[in-house]
Amino acid sequence: MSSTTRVPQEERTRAMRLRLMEATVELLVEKGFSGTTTTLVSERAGVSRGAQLHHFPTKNDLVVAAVAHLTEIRGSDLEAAVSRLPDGAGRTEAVVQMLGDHFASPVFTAALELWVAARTDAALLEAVAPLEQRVGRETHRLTVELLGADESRPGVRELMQATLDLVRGLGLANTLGDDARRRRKILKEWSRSLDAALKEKS
Amino acid sequence: MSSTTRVPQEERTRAMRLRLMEATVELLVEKGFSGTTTTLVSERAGVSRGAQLHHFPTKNDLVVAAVAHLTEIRGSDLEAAVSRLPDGAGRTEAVVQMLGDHFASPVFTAALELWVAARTDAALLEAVAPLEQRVGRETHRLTVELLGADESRPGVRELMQATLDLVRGLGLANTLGDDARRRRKILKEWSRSLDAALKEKS
DNA sequence: AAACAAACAGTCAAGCCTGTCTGTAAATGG
DNA sequence: CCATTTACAGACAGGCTTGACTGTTTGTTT
Repeated sequence: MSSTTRVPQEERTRAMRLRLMEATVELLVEKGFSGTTTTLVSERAGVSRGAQLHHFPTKNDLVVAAVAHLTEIRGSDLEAAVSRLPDGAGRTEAVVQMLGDHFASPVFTAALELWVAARTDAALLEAVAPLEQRVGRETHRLTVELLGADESRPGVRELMQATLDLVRGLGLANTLGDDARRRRKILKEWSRSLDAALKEKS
Repeated sequence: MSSTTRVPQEERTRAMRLRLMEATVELLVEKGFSGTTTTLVSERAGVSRGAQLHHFPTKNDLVVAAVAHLTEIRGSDLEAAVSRLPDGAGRTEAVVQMLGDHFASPVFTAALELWVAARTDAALLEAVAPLEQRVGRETHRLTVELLGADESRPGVRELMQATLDLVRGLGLANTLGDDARRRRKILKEWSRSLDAALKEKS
């Protein structure tokens, strides 16, 4: 039946699904959402069209699964970066720069493609919105924690949001040829203002 | 020949091109870039496909023209908003909020669709990039002017860029269901920090 | 070992999009 | 008023994408 345990098949299934999702993410970054055709995905993944359709009946299924996969990558990426964060004086800037780097990664680019596509695709939006909301909240929580900010003080929450919206904006600019140096300098200056504002409010 | 003066034809041409470009912008907002098909544009504009192809041989021609048209709208939009700006105490916040509103308008949404599409479309990028660069510089210049900031002081330039990248980020969030209240509060708080930082540096 | 289910392979048709092409109407210039 | 150019109309073909469909292999269960 289907309720009993199975092993090797599940393994194969997982591997195949993973390959398909990774190929999807790659293509999202390289060719954009509409350029990510199911045919290209199966070719890139080295999977027959039949197998692909077996695991992901429609393109939306595939893309949504890829998004979910993406959010996992995002999570572990961030965790890894967090562990390398220094304490003390330069803490704020280190945190902000880390966020900046994160939102300048291919992961963000792929997610951006999805957001923009989802804006005008109801079915996709339905799948992406809750996911992205969760990730957004989690990122916010993490930022507050890393900065040791006290959101019960008025204005602090808005500064956290501003920081995240800023890195989002920088991430967007980054997809269109902006360089890392510019980002660094902007975030450095931002960190100073943020530090000053937080200190004043504490 | 063609160097002599003509009137009614030129007028008709201008009107037809305008209708096509406006329909294109509308569809960009409603259906996204790939959803903006040439067929839909001609239908929306009430123009035959033949006429459309006569004025804009390819989809890229059409879209690029629409972008150019868009930047003009952006320009006059901003000018109009600037004239309504107050002086004195709340100046900084008024300027920042104005920028925030501007980057939350449909105009930004349409431009976003183009940026994202251009990222993976070399031909489009070639046409869009210089245009957007110009507009970006102009917006930067305007912001500096409106805020009366002195960019010769270290860090001030970065604060200006940060402000613009922040509103870009907020604009992006806005396309995915973010509300205006959140934006207002965030920008209000940032205005304070910005004011403090600018004062400190003067 | 046999029956059954899942995984995989590849072809096919339907639909859509883009740009070309041929043809018609209107307007300008001599 | 006629010739030429520009504006406009609509059919058409080529290419591509998606998802359905049929058939084959591999694994699982009894």
